[in-house]
Amino acid sequence: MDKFIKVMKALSDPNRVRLIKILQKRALCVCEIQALFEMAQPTVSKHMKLMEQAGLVKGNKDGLWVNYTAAHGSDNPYAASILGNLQHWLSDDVVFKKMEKKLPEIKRENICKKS
Amino acid sequence: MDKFIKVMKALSDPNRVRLIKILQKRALCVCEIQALFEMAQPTVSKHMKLMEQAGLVKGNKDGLWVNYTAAHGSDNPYAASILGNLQHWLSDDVVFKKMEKKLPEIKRENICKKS
DNA sequence: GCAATACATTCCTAAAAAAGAATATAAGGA
DNA sequence: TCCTTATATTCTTTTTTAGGAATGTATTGC
Repeated sequence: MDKFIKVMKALSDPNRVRLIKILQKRALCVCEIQALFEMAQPTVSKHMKLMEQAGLVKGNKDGLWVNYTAAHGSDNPYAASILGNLQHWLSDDVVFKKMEKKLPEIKRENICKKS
Repeated sequence: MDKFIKVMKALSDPNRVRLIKILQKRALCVCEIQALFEMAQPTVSKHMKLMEQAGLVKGNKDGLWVNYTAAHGSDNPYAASILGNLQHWLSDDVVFKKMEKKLPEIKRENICKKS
């Protein structure tokens, strides 16, 4: 039950849902997410932690950066199922589509100093 | 997006999840739910309202009673999908199994005065 | 070792959610 | 009509969640 509830809580916020759908398209580091979603850095980090604990995303450390990607759900079957559905669900959400459009402009080199 | 979020929020509480699974077995009125879950009556009513608005349950008025049942999800596709999964998901949850066991004892005649 | 940088954590404040007592509503029976 | 009963709603308090400033940690380059 706990694993299921974790997934539901993680998906109770529109920004987190959109973030997952973006990460299903392309991996992003924290500062790229910060730029795309216009959120403070600690806010992003906390969202990521919550979603990682729910098995929805996975962070891969690469030097100073942490690249987050949508998880494949091997450690949480409920996350796995919903992640599959989210590949097609909500793709017509207006805010998501705007972000999707903006995504090509989001480049680490233009955001971080050390790149 | 709003419909999706409503479903996720409704399913962010273990008792509500268990309640849906119970209602997939058998329809219950508010006072029966109150007895099974040992919650105050207004608490039950509010849970039901929240879930009904998410398209997860449906209340059918019958005189003084309102019989709640799991919805078929025609007005919320996300609810429909998760309701399908919940038919087999979480069936081994200990608390749910206890309630399932207690379910035959839950009879309106033993709870309500006007029956 | 030291400075710079990307990210995480802590701490505090504001907003949202949850629970129940009290009250309101609606339906049935005398 | 009036009383009883099942459910809904309001109101208040407590708990949880969300956001960001400040701070801590870890890695890279000098």
